[in-house]
Amino acid sequence: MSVNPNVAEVASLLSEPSRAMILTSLMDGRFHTASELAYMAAIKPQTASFHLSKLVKGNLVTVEKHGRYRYYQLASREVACILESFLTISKPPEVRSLKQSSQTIALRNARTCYDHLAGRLGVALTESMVNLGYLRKGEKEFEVTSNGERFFQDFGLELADLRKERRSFSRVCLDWSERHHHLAGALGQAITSHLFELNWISRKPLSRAVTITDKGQKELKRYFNLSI
Amino acid sequence: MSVNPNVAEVASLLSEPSRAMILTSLMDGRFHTASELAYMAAIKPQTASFHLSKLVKGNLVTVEKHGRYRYYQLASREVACILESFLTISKPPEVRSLKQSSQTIALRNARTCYDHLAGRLGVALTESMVNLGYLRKGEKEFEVTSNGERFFQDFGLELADLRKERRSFSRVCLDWSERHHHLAGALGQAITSHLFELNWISRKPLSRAVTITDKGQKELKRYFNLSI
DNA sequence: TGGATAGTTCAACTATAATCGAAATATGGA
DNA sequence: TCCATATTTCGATTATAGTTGAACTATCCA
Repeated sequence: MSVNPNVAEVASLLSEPSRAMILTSLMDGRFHTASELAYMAAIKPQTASFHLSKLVKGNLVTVEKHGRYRYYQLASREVACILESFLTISKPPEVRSLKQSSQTIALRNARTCYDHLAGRLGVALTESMVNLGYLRKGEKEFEVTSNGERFFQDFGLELADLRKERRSFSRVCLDWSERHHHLAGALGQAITSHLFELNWISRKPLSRAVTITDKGQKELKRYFNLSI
Repeated sequence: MSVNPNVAEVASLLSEPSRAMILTSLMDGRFHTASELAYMAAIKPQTASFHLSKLVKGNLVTVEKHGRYRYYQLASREVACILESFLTISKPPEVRSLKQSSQTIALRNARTCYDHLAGRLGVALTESMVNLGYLRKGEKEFEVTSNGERFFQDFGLELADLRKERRSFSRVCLDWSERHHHLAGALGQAITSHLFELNWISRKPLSRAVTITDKGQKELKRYFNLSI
């Protein structure tokens, strides 16, 4: 047989190290300019431009032109999802430099996975919410308990609005570094952006790594009984 | 940043057309010998051997040696799952020959997706079960109704045993050709293998395409109100 | 208007990886 | 023991794809 939708074509877009780096850089769910991405992938702008046009043609990435900048972004949540699923079957890379290893540690500690929290922080926060009886873990979704309903309300989240969104409400997402599950979906996203708003966590520049602020240390302990 | 588990390495295994063909051939969930796979990918045995050893090293495929044959198989259900998710974001391939187009039609009509039914038949059968009130469609899982419990019991399936399996019981799987959902998981697998046992469907040689037998035509109409 | 910055296109070079013939190895059966 | 079959290893060839310098376009700002 030779019938085969072009897996190879899509895969070859991910198979080139520079492109893979660009894509994983975009996993933070934010826009990035061409030069930013070139810098992150450690390649010249021409090369990045070459790769980015391939990624756009292949529908993995979208562009928006604003003035002289081009803002690149992952084309869809599906693409992010496939990338994350790739990470779960990939082995961790060999460490080549001290800088790289400290970056790896930062990523393992806490990072955004497209639009929600992952890494040790993501997993620990999810576990806390389960232990405190706010969430119950299911096969593919977390269930919000009645205690949870009250808690999230007090915490400042409008669950009813979140449930209206077309995407999954409280997806279970597999974490490549922790090999555990964490909370994704509309609820995962809402909690994460709320933590940014409250300034309990903040982004590291040029990375999807996240750090916990001093305020965050205190408040996460108080609200989620969490000490990292 | 340059922290990145090797997405590229795994992806490059899928990015080569011959290897992609080998992998999609293995999507039927069965064992295949090296020469069979060489034939299916339309390459010489040496070349297939070269690719297969790469796939084994990359943990996408496993081998078992029996006498002078080597039996190759997808390494895990996860790998099959990732391949299928690739198909959903890939565009269908251009048709290059009459033979290929008739094979494409056969695949679109009915095929196995690792261990359960997909294609028009898979989608239609799933829809029938929903329409007859045996299943209710959820976000990530189908739910078996009380009518469904009775029906599957009568049909010869022991649901209690299926639920004990570690994997998902009734997963929703996205169909690349129909762009619809069909039933996967332990229940999807059990129904499919039961249909093979009953000889309502049979496999086409050297392909994951499936045909409905004459008996199957009649019985699928009777049991599932299905006419294809 | 002109200089600085963001990004792309082009052409040439280079490196890598798929392919296949030839030969080697392993197994089964007569 | 000898031959056929299944598969792998080796070496040479070929094709393709990433990289970069140089030149070009577009936009911003003074």
